[in-house]
Amino acid sequence: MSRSGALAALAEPLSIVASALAGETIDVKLERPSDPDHGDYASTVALQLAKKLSRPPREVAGELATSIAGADALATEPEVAGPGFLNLRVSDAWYRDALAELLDAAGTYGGGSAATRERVQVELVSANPTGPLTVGSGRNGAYGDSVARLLEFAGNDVEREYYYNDAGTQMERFRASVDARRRGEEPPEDGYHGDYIAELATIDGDPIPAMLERIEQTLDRFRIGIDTWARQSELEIEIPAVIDELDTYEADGAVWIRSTEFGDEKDRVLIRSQDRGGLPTYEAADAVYMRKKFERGFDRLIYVLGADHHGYVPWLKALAAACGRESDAAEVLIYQLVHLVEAGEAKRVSKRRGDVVLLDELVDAVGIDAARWYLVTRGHDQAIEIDVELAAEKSNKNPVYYVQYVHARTSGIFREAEGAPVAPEPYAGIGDAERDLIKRLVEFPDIVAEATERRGPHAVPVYAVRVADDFHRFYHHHKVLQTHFDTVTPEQQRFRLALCRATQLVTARCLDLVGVASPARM
RNA sequence: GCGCCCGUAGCUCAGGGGAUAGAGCGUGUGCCUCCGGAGCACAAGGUCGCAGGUUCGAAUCCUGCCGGGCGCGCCA
Repeated sequence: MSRSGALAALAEPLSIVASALAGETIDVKLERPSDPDHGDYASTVALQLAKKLSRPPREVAGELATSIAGADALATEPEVAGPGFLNLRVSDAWYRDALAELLDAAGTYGGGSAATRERVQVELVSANPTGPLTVGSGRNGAYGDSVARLLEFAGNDVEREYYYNDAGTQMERFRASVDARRRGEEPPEDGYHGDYIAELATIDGDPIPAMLERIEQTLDRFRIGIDTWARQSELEIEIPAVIDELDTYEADGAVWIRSTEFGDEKDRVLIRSQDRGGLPTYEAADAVYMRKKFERGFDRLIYVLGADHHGYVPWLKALAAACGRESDAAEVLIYQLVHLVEAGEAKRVSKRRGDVVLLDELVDAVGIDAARWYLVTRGHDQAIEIDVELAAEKSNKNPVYYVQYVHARTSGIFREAEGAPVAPEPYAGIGDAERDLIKRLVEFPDIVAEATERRGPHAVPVYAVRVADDFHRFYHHHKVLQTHFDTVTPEQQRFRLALCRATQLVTARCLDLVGVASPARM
């Protein structure tokens, strides 16, 4: 949808001709061949069309080639290769236009890809305040916040919310554990035993607000800004009224919601039977909560949950349907769990026992930038094993610094350049490293659009590393600034400064999308 | 038993129908009279878990199996 103008300009004529041939709309995608002999860009559309048209693919490719031959953006005639690939070689004019487009868009380059601007709520972390945030919550936050940043960049109106339980069994156990400590006793067997319990025992009053304050500090430090906080106790008041409006029935003394009618895999209990206490379940609070979220005007509700909650997905989807919305209005993002290892051995963790690795400990060990990078760079459906000692040891080799270095280096060049002119006009005979860098940079809009659509922010740092590769190669091969012993022409300097500026813009945006700083110096 | 996720280089991971499967770390070899060497160039290293299927074309889609992670409470 929001393809970069430069790439779209190349692909569009092909799309038109291909669509005419096929009798249906075909959106031609261009790819970058790994072998430079295959041109700057290639399309496989002829191979795909050949069967439908019952014609040899090379013949179809030839027809497509003829139809776009002579375009300004092309340096040579399109070539038909292999079984029916169509290979394109782009002109200097194309590079100029591509670079100019990027520089003009500046900080908005690649943004605004949302087809319609939605009000989106991302509910993330939502760890109950019975202890400090763990690295598992850190993954939730790093993933959820990056998705939120992508959605914002695409043009949506995004709110981050943290939901917590401030009433219920776990909370009472937590309070009882702190109280026990205050009396100088050991917390109960089923209570909480971490060191932080002893710390909380030294302050008076309800320990939950103090715990929440600590959680918020950790999140701030981790560059996650929570817009709103939701408490379960506030929702519980409205449970009876909401239940009246839902499709429920009584069985075995409990009140059930007929969620299977809305696609759930089983009906769920909303009010426990008397012999189990007769109190509402967590699901009852969910029902109230989701209804209120929709009332607040959100078009889309995103839930970020660990893989241990994946059985919850059909429930939330069904609940959206029960609220009279599309089930897709509730979107559940599942990330695989973070496993802790210690000296190669899997470690059994329990929050209650207190033997966990805290997010603060990870950040202390490797720094914020490396921690966020590390937690977001692997795909969310990949389980992470983390050994904090090893992570600390390896942190100075984290690729995040390689990418940040690009930003620092370009910043340094502009400090040195002292306002020298910048222009996207290629000088005669530009180098391959310069062309490759531009080709890399113009991929950015497609990369972010796809990362946004797929809720896969890890594509952004992966791409940023490729940008860094291409930039460092360019930098190594070409001097940017004219100095007393370098022969850089004014045309070369202007153009290369434009490349530096474009690289700096794209790199800064990539880093920001994953919550990592863009340093001017390192 | 049923469901979701994963299996790609020694290690950690990208790759979601295209040409010769990539990166970082680790290993080996070169490069600082040079705008920042946190860099560059090069090398070694692969039955993409196994077996079928779909396709002109499969690491990628489908089926089965093997191995690993996580679920399947009137817990929260």
